[in-house]
Amino acid sequence: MANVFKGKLPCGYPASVSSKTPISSSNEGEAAHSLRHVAQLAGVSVATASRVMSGSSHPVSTKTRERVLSAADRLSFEPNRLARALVTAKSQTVGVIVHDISDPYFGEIVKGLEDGLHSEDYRLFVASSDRDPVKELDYVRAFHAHQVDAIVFAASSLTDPSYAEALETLSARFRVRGGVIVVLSDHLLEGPRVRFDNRRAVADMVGYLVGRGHRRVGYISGPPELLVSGVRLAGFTTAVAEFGLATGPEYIANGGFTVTGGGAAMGQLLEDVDVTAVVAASDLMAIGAMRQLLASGVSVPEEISVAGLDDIPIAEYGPVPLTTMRVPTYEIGRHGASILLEALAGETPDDVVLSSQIIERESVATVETPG
Amino acid sequence: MANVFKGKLPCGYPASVSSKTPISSSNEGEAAHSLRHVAQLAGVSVATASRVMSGSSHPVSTKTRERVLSAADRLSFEPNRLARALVTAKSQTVGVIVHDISDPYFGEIVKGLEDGLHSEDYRLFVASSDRDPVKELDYVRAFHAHQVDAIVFAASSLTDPSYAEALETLSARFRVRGGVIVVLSDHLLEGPRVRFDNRRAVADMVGYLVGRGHRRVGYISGPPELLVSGVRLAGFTTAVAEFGLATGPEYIANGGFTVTGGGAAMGQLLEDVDVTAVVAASDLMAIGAMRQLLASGVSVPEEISVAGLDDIPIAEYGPVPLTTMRVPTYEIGRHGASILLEALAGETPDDVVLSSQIIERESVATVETPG
DNA sequence: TTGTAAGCGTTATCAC
DNA sequence: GTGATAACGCTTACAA
Repeated sequence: MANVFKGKLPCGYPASVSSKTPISSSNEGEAAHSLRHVAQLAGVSVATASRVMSGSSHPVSTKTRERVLSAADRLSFEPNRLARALVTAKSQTVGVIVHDISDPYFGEIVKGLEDGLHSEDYRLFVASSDRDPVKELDYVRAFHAHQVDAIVFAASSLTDPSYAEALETLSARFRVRGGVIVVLSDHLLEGPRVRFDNRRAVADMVGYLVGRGHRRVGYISGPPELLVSGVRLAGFTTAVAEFGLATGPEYIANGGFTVTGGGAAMGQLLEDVDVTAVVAASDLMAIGAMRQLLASGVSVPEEISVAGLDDIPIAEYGPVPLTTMRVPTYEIGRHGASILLEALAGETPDDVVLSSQIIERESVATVETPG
Repeated sequence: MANVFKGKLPCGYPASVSSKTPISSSNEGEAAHSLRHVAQLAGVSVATASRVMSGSSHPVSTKTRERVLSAADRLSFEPNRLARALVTAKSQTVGVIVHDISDPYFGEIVKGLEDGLHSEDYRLFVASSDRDPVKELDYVRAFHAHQVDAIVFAASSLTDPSYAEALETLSARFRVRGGVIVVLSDHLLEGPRVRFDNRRAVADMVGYLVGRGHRRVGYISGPPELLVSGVRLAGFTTAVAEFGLATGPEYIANGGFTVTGGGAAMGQLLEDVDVTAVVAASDLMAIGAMRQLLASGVSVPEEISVAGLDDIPIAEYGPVPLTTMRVPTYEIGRHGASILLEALAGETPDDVVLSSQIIERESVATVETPG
């Protein structure tokens, strides 16, 4: 009924010759193979080949299935996921945003994510924002453009106000396109979330120190541009108030989440206040503080106790094995993968709440003569 | 001349009504926008819109360009990179294979890669193989399927023979599709490469020890299933021969590239031989060795010196600040990005050769009374 | 300088 | 159970 036309049709096809049939006779093992090659070799239609290759539920006879499979095998055919994604609107990719992928804290979260996602055939883009609002927004846009099925915020959000607004806009747009957002950090964004109570972790650590007789404890805080820094600091100040400890701004110094920053902050505390213990908002800073103390000739923990937060691998091997609060980074990533998968499946996963745990090592001593 | 047909055309279009014109009148800010929406809003064809959005060199009048740009802006249009990739055969993505992304050694390489690639608008997939041949091959296949423009092998290849063969096949296939392979490790695969001479690094470290008077030095090796372990070990054995040091299989113990493995290996060396120094094939193992030594009551470096390899961040902060050979991981990644970009541009980049450097800290002593 | 439409490699909707 | 073919959103000849 159709092919009554001669010559060129309005849509540009020559009438009786399928332009889909390539001229090349034998192109085995020479270039990239598409479904069409597989179909040809198997002597079936592209549709049928697609059905077997994509694991469609559409019925295909066993015989045909085998022919297609063997053809695909002969050509070592690998379906083009981009093409598939274009029509299914599912790319099987996830983007994760961290502050710095060389930081084991994030490395472990990403590892957890990867372990949970690999078997479900999802691939992971990683992006280090370097805490730069512009860069982070850039990455979010790029992920969107690459049609990731989900974006994971493993990095705490930044406190920059214009960033907040822009991120809200971008994420709303991403969600409109069906994108899922998972949050694994202290963040302004909503979404399926793995919660770790940073506030309480610090407060508990202070409580632990109080239990060991400390009444004058200093705090080395993270960089103010990170939301998590504020949360952890709040844990400290509320605990100080609650326990009625010595207080005042001079008990707090900014260590910027680095070893050297921690050392400098410790030096400052040494000058300003007379403490028996210090809690650092991160292990890295705690190690810096210990080094500073040791270098200044004050013994740890005999004269001053030092407590950290995170329990990174280094913690155990520092100058003095560090007593710290474990943040279950790998588990955060792993559970993140689970709720991500659930959300992608259209479910509404419950938030996961992970608890912390004090790892007692040798950097905290009991004060014999309190006060 | 075309629209003389009535009714359904062979290609399925109703004759006079462009099926490309959607019914919906106002779909602002509601769903994902495509180029078509932008073109419509700007009152131009999709082709023209594409030209301005993709930065094509095809001429477009300033006026039109502005109209398109403002339309895109109004719709906050973000081009679909998947669709673009499908036609251009360039996905602007790169896949990197590491052993474990939570290991800072690889984290830093990935960071270097990312820093070099981000500005060129390439996104990074990361994959941790866990040194599992099956998993690694799986990832390579997946990267291929996702049409990455390049695959970076940051992880040393495995010594498993069937893996070698399979990887050769897969990589050949990937290259046929125009894929670029970059090698940043000791690897069986060829390709643009950043070289770091692991063999020589170890040999130099032994030379350094000899210069400090050591004549009996032990070696803690990496896991035999990694190519790099063999390369580093070769550096040790040739140096031992060259300098005429005490030798024998009992001077070598396998530490598996872990802290605990390093400790166990040290324990074994302690039983089997009488050495004045030990070089470990990685800092992690060196730290384990130091801990084992200290726990056994032997002082470092007074009784036994310990030297590492890598200079990971921990190295400086261990029980005794570790003397080690720096492997410039970040630079490896950074240079990797450069040659990757060159290769992608169709050039044939020269291999980059990076040299090592001894970082003298406190874990190596001079032997006063050489053996 | 602009527009038309073919085509990238899939899946999905129909018809048979 | 199988096959045509429209469609996904884009780029790119080719025409005008």
